[in-house]
Parts: sequence; structure tokens; C-alpha cells
Amino acid sequence: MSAGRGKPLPRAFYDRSALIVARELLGARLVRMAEGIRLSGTIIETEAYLGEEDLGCHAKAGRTARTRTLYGPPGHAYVYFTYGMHWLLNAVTGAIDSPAAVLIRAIQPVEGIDEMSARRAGRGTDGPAKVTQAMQIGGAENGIDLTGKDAGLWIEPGVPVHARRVKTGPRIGLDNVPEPWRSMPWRFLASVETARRARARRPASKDGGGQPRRMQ
DNA sequence: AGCACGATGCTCT
DNA sequence: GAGCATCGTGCTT
Repeated sequence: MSAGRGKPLPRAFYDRSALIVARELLGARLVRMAEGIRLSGTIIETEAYLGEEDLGCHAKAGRTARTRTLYGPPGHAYVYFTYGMHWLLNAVTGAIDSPAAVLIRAIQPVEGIDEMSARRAGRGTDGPAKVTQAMQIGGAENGIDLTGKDAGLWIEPGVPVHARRVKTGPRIGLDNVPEPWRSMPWRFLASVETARRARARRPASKDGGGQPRRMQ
């Protein structure tokens, strides 16, 4: 077991730029205790939202009832309601009064797969509202501390994702956000190593992989 | 595989 | 009143 495994990521992890945290959360383990059952998954997609200047970030509106947790200390959950039916989970980053966060967009289920699948009616966890639905995360979790286990929601260190498996691209769903914010490559994805690809790579396994690929 | 659309209610102007 | 950090369905390539 690698160092720090099983313990929540510390406050210092989140007390950095949302861009760094978004990149480093790839491969980390999102853990949720729901009705006594441990649910978890590897984070495979994130987006960074950088503060009041970032016109794609909710903080563009300044301090409001909704954005209050964004202005709070790093390492807390920012959970908000959108489209009249969906809850989205973020991790607050950076110092107090610096309203930045990282959106958790997708996980690969690891523990409690059947329970999560049941909550999702057998559909996937490849979307921010799919993650919260699978893990039973809602408005009650807004503002909770992710650096301890008391609230039943935290993030543990996982297996680091190598640079060649990280893709970046524009954030999703910002159709009415002005440039340059709309197109900033602040979305991060870890490509999943499938069994098929692992087999295909093994025989002459140099691979090398090259640079991180860019999405369109 | 991709696009169009409706659901549904909170938040900010 | 407009817009929304989305999702599932249904229909077209």
C-alpha cells in the first residue's frame, strides 16, 4: 500500500491553483459512505474554475448565497444545483477569499459498484451529475470538509496518472461564456487503460507514448 | 456516432 | 424573465 493511502488528501493538497489540483486529482480515489456502505471510484475527468476573472466560473457573480462556499477554505465540497434537477460536486481550491474550484466530472467505479449501478439504473458514471447520483451526493454535502472522514465524503491518494495518459481540452457546457474563457483548455481527462490495449502494448512494449494528446 | 429536444427549478439580472 | 459547469430519449446518418 502506498504512503498516505486510505487517508484523505490533506488541506495543503487543495491549497494550490485549481489547474494543478484538477490535474493531480486524476487517478485519485473519491470515497463516499452511504447508508453504511463504502462507495468509491477513480477520478478520471475534472475541470478547473479559476475565480472571479474566469467568466465560466460561478464566482464571476461575486459573493452570493450560492458562491459562499467557493470563498471559503480549500478542501471543502462545493455542491450546487443546476438545470432544475442535477447536483454537481466540486472541491474548493486555493486560499480563503480566492473562489476557485475543481469540478469532478467522471469516475471509474471501484468499490460498491453494484450499489452505484443500482442508483444509476445500470447507466454509467461518466458525467458530473451521474457521479453525484451514483454516490448519493446532494445539497446536504455543500460546504463539508473533504480532508476528514466525518462527513462521509473525501478523496484519497490513488495511482498517479502518467502525463502521456492525460488529455486536456475546453470545458464542457460553457456555450454562452465569452472568449477566451470558453476555450481555455482547463478540462483534464485520464484515458483509461483497457485490458485490450494493455495486451496490444505488451508484446513490443516500448510504446513511449509521446506527448499528452490534445483534444479538439 | 451524433444531433435535437424536453425536463425542471434555482440563481442572478 | 433568461440562463444554466446536464441527462436521457428518440430520431437521423
